[in-house]
Amino acid sequence: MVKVTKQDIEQRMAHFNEACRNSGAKLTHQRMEIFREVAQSADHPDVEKVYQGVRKRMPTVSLDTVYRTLGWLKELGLIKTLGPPRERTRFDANLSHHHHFVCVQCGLMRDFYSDKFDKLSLPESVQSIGYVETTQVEVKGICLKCAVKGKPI
Amino acid sequence: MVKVTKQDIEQRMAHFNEACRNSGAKLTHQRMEIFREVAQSADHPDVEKVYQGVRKRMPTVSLDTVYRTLGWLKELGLIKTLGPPRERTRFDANLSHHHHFVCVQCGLMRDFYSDKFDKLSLPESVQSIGYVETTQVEVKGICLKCAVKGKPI
DNA sequence: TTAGGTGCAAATTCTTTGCACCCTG
DNA sequence: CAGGGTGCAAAGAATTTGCACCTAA
Repeated sequence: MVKVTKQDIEQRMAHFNEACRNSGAKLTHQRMEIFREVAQSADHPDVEKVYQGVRKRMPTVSLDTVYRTLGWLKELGLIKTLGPPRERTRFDANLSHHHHFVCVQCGLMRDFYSDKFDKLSLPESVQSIGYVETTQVEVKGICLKCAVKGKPI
Repeated sequence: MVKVTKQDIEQRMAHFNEACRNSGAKLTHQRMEIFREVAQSADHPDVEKVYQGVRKRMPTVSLDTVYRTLGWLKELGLIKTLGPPRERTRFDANLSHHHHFVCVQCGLMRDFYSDKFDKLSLPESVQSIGYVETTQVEVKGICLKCAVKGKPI
């Protein structure tokens, strides 16, 4: 799937409407347009790009509404963030081929190794996107420490 | 490997010394301590954590030197950055299980699908880190557009 | 000696927040 | 009509930059 199909968008909008209603939040024009902007892009836009896209249809929207709405959509589970959501850049001196485990609770990050993963062959569809240089597996979960502590950080 | 072994650190420091010399840059006390801090941590520290660690041994180091040095180490290829390297948070409305291709040149990001990847079984060593919730493959490379254009963005 | 490196502080950039008005339900 | 939502502007964080002094080579 290179493009987001009309069907996908319809489905996502429907899901949005329902989730919005269930959460008891108001369904405003802004929220709808902001979600639509993310839902219809095959790329994964950053805040600025979403803002510019929404502005075309709704010139008075403010940047901070976009920030707030994206945060809210994330809470509702309607969208996800890529890259360290609300986190800082991290540095890694391990240059050998490895993969990461990241604790979604406390941010702990550990390397692990797997020959099997290193040798993964990618599906052909990837060729239509570009030339592959590296492949890394990112595992998210709860680290042992956080699991013991239960919910709180 | 849970810990970074003494051997690993030695090796990384040696590599650092050599790369530093080859690049014609000066081997300052600050650079050495900053690299050591990243090289010896099994977690992947952010700028602040590196700064705090280095300060213990070198209380006069400044935060911006840490920023500059980490950027320089990255250029030399001695360390890597995790998460949005110099990039903003991105948003994703695709909630089905998918994987990412990211262009290291222009930042383009595309989803791709693979049953095989979805079913990957993790090595046992991961169990000693924590409980897995999701597994995602991140592929880095050059997108077709950038490949055509050659080096420049 | 001397060019590159560092510390400091100010500037940017990205994101969040306080407040008064507006609009959905 | 009421309370949440929005826009604006200002505050906060994170990161970068200009400049004068310092130091490795």
